[in-house]
Amino acid sequence: MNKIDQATIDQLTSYVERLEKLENEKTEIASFIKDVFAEIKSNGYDTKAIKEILKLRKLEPQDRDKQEYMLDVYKKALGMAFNDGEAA
Amino acid sequence: MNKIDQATIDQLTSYVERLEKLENEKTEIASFIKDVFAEIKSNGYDTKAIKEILKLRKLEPQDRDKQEYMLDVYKKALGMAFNDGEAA
Amino acid sequence: MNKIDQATIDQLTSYVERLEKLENEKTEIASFIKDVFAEIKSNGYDTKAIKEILKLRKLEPQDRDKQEYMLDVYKKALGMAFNDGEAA
Amino acid sequence: MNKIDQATIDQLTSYVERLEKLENEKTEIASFIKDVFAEIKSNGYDTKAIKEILKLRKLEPQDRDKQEYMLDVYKKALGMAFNDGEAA
DNA sequence: CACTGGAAAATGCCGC
DNA sequence: GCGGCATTTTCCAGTG
Repeated sequence: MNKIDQATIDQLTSYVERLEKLENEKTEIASFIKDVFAEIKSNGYDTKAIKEILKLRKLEPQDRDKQEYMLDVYKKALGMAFNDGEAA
Repeated sequence: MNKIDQATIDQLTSYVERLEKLENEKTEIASFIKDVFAEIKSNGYDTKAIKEILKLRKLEPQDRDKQEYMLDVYKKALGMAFNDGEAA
Repeated sequence: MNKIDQATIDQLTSYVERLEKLENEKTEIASFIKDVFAEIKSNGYDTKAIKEILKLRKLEPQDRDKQEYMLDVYKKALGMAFNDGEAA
Repeated sequence: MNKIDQATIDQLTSYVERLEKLENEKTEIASFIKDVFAEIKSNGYDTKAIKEILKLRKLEPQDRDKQEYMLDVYKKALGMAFNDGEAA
C-alpha cells in the first residue's frame, strides 16, 4: 500500500513542473506590470486613477449599468444624494 | 549580554497580553460584522451595494469630489464616456 | 421600479447603522492597539520584534513555552545584538 | 484646467494599452493553469494535494529532494490512505 | 515626503 | 448555487 510505481511519480512530477513553469511566467508578467506602474508613477501620473480606468474599461457598459443599478436604488432608499454633494 | 532581567520579561509579557486581548476583541467585532452581512444576504439584499453605501457615507462630500477629479480628467483624456454607455 | 416600501428603507437603514457602529468599534480598538505600540516604542523596545512575538504565539500556541526561540525574540525586542544579529 | 495636451493623451493611452496587453497575458496563463488542474483532476489525482506540493517546493526548494515527506504528499495526491490519513 | 512592507478588504475559485 | 478558502489588490502606517 506504500508502493507507488515510477510511472505515476513521473506523471505527477511532470504536472508539477508544468505548473511551476506557468506560475513563473505569471509572476514574471506581474512583475512587468509592476514595472509599468513604476514608470507611470515616475512620470508623475496618478497610478490609482489609471487602475480605475483599467477597471472601467474591463467592465462592459451594460455591466456598469447593472452594477450601479442596485446601488442607486439603495442610495435612494437611504436618502443619499446622487451627486449633489449631500451625504445624508 | 544574554541575560535579561525578569522585570523586563514581565513587562514585555504584559504588553503582549494586552495586545492579544485587543486583537481578540477586534477579531470578535469583525466576526459580528460578518454575521450582519450574512443576515443581510439571507434577506435577499445585495451585500456589495451595501458595502458601497458604507464606503460612500464614510467619504465626506468634498473628498468624493477630489477623488473623482483626476479620474474624470483621465477619462476625458482617453475619450471615455462619462455615463452614456460608451466604453471607448 | 424605483419605489421601495418604507419597511425596506427602515431595514436597510438599520443594517447600515449597525454596521457603522460595529466598524467604529473596530476602528477604536485598532487605535488602542496603535497606542500600545506607541508606548512600547517609547519605552525603547523594538516594535517589529513584538509583532513577531504576537505572530509566533498565534501560529503555534502549543509551543509558546519553548523558551529557546522565544528568548531570542525577546532579546531582539530589547534591541540586543546576538550571534549574527538577525533573529526571526 | 481640464485641457490636456495631445502628447499626454498619447502617453496615457500607450500606458493603458501596454497594461491591458500584459493583463491579458496574465489572464491567459491563469487559464492555462486552470486547464492543467482540470486535466490533473480528470486523471483522478487530488488537486489539493498537488497544490500542497507546489507550495512545499516553493517554500523549501533546498529540501525538495528530501524524499520521505514528498512521498507522503505524492501518496496523498494519489488518494492513498496511509497511517492516520492526514498528510500536511 | 516618497517608498517599502504588512495588514485589511475585495475578488474569484473550488468543492459541496 | 452557495459558502468557504485562497489569491489578489488596496490601503496605511512606519521608515529613510
